[in-house]
Amino acid sequence: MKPLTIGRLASETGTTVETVRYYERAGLIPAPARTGGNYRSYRAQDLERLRFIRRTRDLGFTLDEVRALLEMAGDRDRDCGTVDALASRHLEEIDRKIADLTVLRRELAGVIASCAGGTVAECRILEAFAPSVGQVRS
Amino acid sequence: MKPLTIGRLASETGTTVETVRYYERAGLIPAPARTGGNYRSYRAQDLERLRFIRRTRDLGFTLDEVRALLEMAGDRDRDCGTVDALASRHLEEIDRKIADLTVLRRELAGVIASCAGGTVAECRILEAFAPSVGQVRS
DNA sequence: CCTTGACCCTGTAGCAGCTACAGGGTCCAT
DNA sequence: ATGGACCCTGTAGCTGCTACAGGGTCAAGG
Repeated sequence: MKPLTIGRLASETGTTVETVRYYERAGLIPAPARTGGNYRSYRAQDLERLRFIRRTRDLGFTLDEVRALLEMAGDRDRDCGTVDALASRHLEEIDRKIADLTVLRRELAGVIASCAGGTVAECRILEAFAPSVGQVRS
Repeated sequence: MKPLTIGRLASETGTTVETVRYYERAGLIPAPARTGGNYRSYRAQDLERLRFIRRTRDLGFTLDEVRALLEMAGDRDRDCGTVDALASRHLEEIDRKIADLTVLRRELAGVIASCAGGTVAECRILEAFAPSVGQVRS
């Protein structure tokens, strides 16, 4: 089993070298062994761990949450309710974001629909942005 | 018409003093006149301008986009098509975000639904996060 | 007149989560 | 031996604020 360079590790997990080093600094992956030439040398479990991180990051978990999930994953006998709770909280967060964006989308679409062309002076869009009447000056 | 202090300007527009100063540094609002005691002194049009900024920020435009909108708003004879275009591009962006979050939401909800409790060792959630089989180690 | 407290000033550093250098060293194939 | 692809550390930048520290100003109350 040949050890992985940081470049291979990165490309196998769809990240970049810089990001891997950043994760190391951020304490998400342990500092790996070094070769004679001071190159980082990774093993299969590092690949696993990084994939786990990528997957959870892609699902929108923050680095703090990822750290927590990693810790939970390491403790095989723990009740998985905490994992469920963290994931569920995150799901609610996503729902909130979707709801917020949906409101915003409707509002913006309304503003845009009111535009009938013409010059800026007659523009309904800018009018909708300026809460009271009159030009936005200087 | 009494001039506004930065504190009043901020509270009237639902921002903070720090944010107003930040907008000045960022070139969104012009540097105002100063009083004898070196206090910033704002006028009615600054209030307008700041409200415009807040409104567009609340609609999710970036500071760069807000800067562009402000510039457009200042040129009364310009065709408002550019405004429409910018707003429409932003709407598409929001739609993309909603779509992305919706995909992600479905995926995460699926992962969570698979959890039947038990210990971490049996946890389907963590299993779903770990792309291949086996513990996420050290 | 003096003090107190609310406000204001500048400048700098911090947050998340990377990304992008600069200025070097290493490794491998030709 | 040389070239190019890779690796190293360290630092600064991005967005859009927010949070100090360490001062100055102003108006009201005693």
